[in-house]
Amino acid sequence: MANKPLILLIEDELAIRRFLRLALSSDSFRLEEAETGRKALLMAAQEKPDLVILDLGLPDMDGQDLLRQFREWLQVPIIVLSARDQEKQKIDALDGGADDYLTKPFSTGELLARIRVALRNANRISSGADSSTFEQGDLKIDFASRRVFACETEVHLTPLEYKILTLLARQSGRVLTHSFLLKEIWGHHNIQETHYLRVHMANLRRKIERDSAQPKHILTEQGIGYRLASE
Amino acid sequence: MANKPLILLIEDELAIRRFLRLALSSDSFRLEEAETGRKALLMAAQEKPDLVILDLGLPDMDGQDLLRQFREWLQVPIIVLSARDQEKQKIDALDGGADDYLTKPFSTGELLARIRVALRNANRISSGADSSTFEQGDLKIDFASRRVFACETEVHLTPLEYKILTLLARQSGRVLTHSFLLKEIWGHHNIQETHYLRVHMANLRRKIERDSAQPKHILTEQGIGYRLASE
DNA sequence: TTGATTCCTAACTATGTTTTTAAGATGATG
DNA sequence: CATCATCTTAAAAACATAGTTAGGAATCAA
Repeated sequence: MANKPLILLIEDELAIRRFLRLALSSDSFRLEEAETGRKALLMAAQEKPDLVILDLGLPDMDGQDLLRQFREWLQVPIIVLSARDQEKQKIDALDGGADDYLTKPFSTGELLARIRVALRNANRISSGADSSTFEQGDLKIDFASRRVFACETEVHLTPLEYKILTLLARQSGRVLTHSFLLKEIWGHHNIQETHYLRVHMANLRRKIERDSAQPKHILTEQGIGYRLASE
Repeated sequence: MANKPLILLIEDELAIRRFLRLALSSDSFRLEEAETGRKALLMAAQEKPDLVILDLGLPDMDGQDLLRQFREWLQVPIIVLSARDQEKQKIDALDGGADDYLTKPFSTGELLARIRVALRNANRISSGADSSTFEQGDLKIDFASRRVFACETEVHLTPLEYKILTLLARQSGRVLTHSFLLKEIWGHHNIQETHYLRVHMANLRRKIERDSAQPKHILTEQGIGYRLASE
């Protein structure tokens, strides 16, 4: 957030884009616009906005899907706009990672106030940390494109392996317990199956460690869980 | 946030209190209620809620005033309820420190979803900030990564050793009796096996003391127990 | 249907941890 | 200063946890 926060507006209707352009690109914000979900994903990865305003009713993609895709790697606040005032949709969006939900028509004043709230929260959370990529020694994760590099080359991870690795990376340094990992990845039914972890950790290490017998990234805490090296 | 988050509901109308009591005090939340602003301020200070729901239209105090008073010292999210859908009031509340604003009538589902969003944000904030460590002379414990440093290097502790050390560290300076330590670590069956302690204390000292014959950290109180030096 | 991919299963090996045992050191007490 | 209880240390035995590997079921796209 160099100076003015950058807002990414994702909205297909020209009229509303015009309206919001007037309201937002004052002297307090910079504004980028995308008319489609596909373009929005690209722009979010490139421009690293400080906040996203997302209209749920895009023509090319399902809004909930798009929201979910964003939330796999994007940490910044997302304010959802929607023409429909349906309770279920609201709840799904909020639980799917949206920070706020506004039903059209809304006043610019309210939208601006809610943007200020979202940015206020975001500032408290991460002062400056760019979390769309993780880098540690020869290991690099690009969350936006879901790609992982290690030992000077790109490595291919299965969906499960990627999920495990990103869980560890998002809290790198911290020890994640067996039960936490099992619950997050396999659900609470499988909270006992620690051997799932063992085999997948072994596979992950084979892919991202120089010497999987002496792991430098994925460290095990006997009897407790695993931790991704940081620093 | 011990287990279930504690919500403080500030609302004068009995009907709405009843309604929200039903909606909120399910198995996910604990609920405290206050009918007046004065009582609310007292309760918030005493009970340390994880989230506040504040009706702006209280009889004894101006809502905006109350909100401002809360925000002078209260960090937790505040969700504002109001009967009126006035833009100015909304903006004032949001800029005054409220995290969300709901106009009556609203659905319980939406309220619950917005509570989840607020708690989610609050959790991200507090979990990022807690990088709690213990430090005493050349001994350092990082609780998040479960790492221990002594004599200028990282030392590897077994789960048992780590548990013993953190028990001592969390109450450093205080003497922990044999029976207390045995009960905490091995359970009350083994409350007699003081030699367990001796063996593991010896191992711990070998790892974290410069000279285990003259321990500077783990001090023994003959016939009583052990104590971790402080200051 | 085939082939590729991913994930689970299970048996096996390797490594680490805890308990047991026992001998030597220290400190308190009369 | 002799004795007893308490503590330290070391090392082996018993136990628990983690890593490796490969085969086969399930899924999915060509």
